[in-house]
Amino acid sequence: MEGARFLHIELNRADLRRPLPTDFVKRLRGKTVTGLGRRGKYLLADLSSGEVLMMHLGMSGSFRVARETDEKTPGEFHHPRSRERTHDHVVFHMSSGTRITFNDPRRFGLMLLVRRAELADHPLMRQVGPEPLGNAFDAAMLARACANRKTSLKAALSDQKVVAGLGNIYVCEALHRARLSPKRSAATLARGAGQPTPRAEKLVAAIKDVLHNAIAAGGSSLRDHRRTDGELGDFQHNFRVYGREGKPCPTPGCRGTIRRIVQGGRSTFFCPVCQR
DNA sequence: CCGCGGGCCTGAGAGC
DNA sequence: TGCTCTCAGGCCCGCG
Repeated sequence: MEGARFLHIELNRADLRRPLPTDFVKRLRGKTVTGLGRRGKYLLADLSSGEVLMMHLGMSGSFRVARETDEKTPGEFHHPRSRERTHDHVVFHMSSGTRITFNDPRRFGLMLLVRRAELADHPLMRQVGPEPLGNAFDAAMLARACANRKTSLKAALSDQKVVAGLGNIYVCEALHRARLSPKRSAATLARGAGQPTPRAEKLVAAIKDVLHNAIAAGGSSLRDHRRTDGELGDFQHNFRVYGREGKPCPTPGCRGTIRRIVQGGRSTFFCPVCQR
C-alpha cells in the first residue's frame, strides 16, 4: 500500500461495526498512501489528502494481500475458508498492482476516515492508553493508571485506556507469567500515593516479555490469524494458561491445575495455586 | 464518574 | 443428518 494510489475500491458491505462514511469511496479514490502505522489495535494509513484511514480488525477481521494477476496468495491458499469469498467487505485495488481485501465474517471491524490533525482528538483515539512496548510504559505508569480503580487486574489490563493493545489471550498469559491472580484488585499495583509495588514491576516485565515472544513467534493462530506470508503463527504452542483448562500448571514446581472462570463476560484462564 | 451486563454478528464444534 | 446450544482473539452503550 505504501506509496501506492487507490485506483478502485469495491464496497460489498458498508455496514461494519458502524456504517462506513457515505462518501468513503470518493474520499479514497486517487489518494496516495503516504505511510502506514498503528496505534493500539487501530491500523492507520496516512493519505495524500491529509486524511487518515483508520481500520480495526475486531474479532474476526483480516486483510489479505495479492497481486492483481494472482489467483490466490499463499495466505489465501492456506486459509480455512478459502473456498468462500463471502465476507470480503472491502477490496482496495492499488496503483502498484496490489489487491488488498478486508474480510470480516462477524463485522466487528471498523473503517473510518479522519483528518490527520484531528486524529489525536478523535474519541476512539483519545481513549487509547500507552503502547506496552514503548519506553514510557513502566511500573510507575501502570500503577498510576490502576490506583484507585475498583476493578480486577484482568479487567484493568483488558481496558485499552490503561494499556493499549492487550487482548484476552495476552492478558491471561501476562498475568500467569507475573504470577498474579486475574481476580486481584488492580489497585494493589499501587501504594496509597500511587507509587508502584514490586507487583507492578513484575507485571510490566511480563507484559513486555509475552508480547516480544509472541511477535517473534509470528503471533497466535487460533483460527483466523496468519502471518503476512500466509503461514500460521506459532505462539499458540507457547500458551501457558489460555485454552488449557484442566491441564497442569506449567510453572516449575507448581502442582496447580489451570482453571477457567468468566470475568466481564469473557473467559479467564489462570492457575489458582501460583497466581496470587 | 465508574463498573458491569447485554448486545452486536457469523461460524465452528459439541451434544443429542 | 440436522437441530440446539455454547463459545470465539473486541468494543460500545445504557443502567445502576
